[in-house]
Amino acid sequence: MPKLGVEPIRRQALVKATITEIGAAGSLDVTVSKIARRAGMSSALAHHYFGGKEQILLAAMRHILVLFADEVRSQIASARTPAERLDAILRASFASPNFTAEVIAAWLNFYVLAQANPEALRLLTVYRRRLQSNLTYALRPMVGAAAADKAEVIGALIDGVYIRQSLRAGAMGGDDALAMLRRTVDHMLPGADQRKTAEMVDGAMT
Amino acid sequence: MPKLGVEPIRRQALVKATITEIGAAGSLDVTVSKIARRAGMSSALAHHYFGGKEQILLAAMRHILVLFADEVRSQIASARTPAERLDAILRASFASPNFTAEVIAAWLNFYVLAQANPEALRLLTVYRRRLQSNLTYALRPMVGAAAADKAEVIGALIDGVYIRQSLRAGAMGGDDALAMLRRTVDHMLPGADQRKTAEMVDGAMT
DNA sequence: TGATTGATTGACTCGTCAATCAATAAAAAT
DNA sequence: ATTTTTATTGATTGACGAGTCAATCAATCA
Repeated sequence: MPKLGVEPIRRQALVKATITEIGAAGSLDVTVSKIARRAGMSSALAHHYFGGKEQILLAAMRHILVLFADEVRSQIASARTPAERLDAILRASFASPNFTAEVIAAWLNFYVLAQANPEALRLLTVYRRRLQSNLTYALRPMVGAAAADKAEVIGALIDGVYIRQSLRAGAMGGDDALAMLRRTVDHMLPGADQRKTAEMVDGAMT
Repeated sequence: MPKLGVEPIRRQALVKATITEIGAAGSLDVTVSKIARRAGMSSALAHHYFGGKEQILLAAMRHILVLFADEVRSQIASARTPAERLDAILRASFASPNFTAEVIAAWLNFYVLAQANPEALRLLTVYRRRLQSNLTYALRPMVGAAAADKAEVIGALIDGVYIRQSLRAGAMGGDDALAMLRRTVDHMLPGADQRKTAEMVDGAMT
């Protein structure tokens, strides 16, 4: 093989090109040829490495999910208190490179893909569970038994802001979205203004 | 056909068949032939009445938006207080015939369509604005200047619950969704400070 | 050096689908 | 009764796209 170890590079290039193409087209109606051309190779080679269009799409999806997971992990790493942990998740959700027109369009279309493709559904379910778990873990010390429920609400809210962002017209930027989320989440916590109340409840719970 | 005035019937049948097909396929990759067959006619006739696939899809979209608008209007009609008006909107959002797997799948795909189709984008924008307006109108007497902001949050939350519902696994029913929304909205209203804390502690104990 | 093997592609197949059209049937209008 | 209008479809066309394959090309290894 000429130039050994080209495979991972090609795969990476194809995955990135796929996300770009989906962003440009706004749908999954993206030809393998276009993806391959954007990645600088022939469509035959794309098939050679991935086996088929479906698997290219799934790889792109996994890539985005990993990207998001990494961002969450990185943001959470420096969080000390539950409140900081919660905010870290919000930051990860609305900071680049996640809250980009391209990536948001991809998310939206992955939801569509999950309608017909079991593996895509599985991936999204895993993402959803992990987000729920992270949120609940951060919320429990603050709101106790209500954590799961509130995590569900925040999760839905994040998804909602994402989908609305996909209609660029009248949508807000990542910073605005983050601010809105923070405000709303704040309202859901005990003693919205003073964090003291939160600590009280926290103490009572644990 | 002989039988004059068949056109509206055919159009209606095609629109309903389109929604069903989108629901079944989970995507917009729905052939005109399949739609037409389900509606009991040839694909050529579908083209004859609508001019093309795109316009069939847009007609289906308009149908769903009108359905939703009618439901909201109908629910709001009997509302006396702002709180009732607010609840009416929530009921309209999560009651059949709006909160159906079929219709939800259609919504999701219309968001995708809006990525590429200006008319679809326009329709969704109109829907969004109307929802925002209705929510704000109901909220203003309750929260004053914060109405617009809170309306935005509730709107996003509704969209988020919808999109999550589209992944049937682990999703909640319409009643649960409605209950969750009510609880959340309740927390966003004034007087929630006292009620909230009480509820919190109460919830922690039960 | 020469065999091996991965990398790479152009050309081709096969299927699908949107859109069109010519033809037919039948009610309505004249 | 004949013409017009509306309804309807089977057949066809033209385009496009996924996937395959046989054939190169070049680095590595024995």
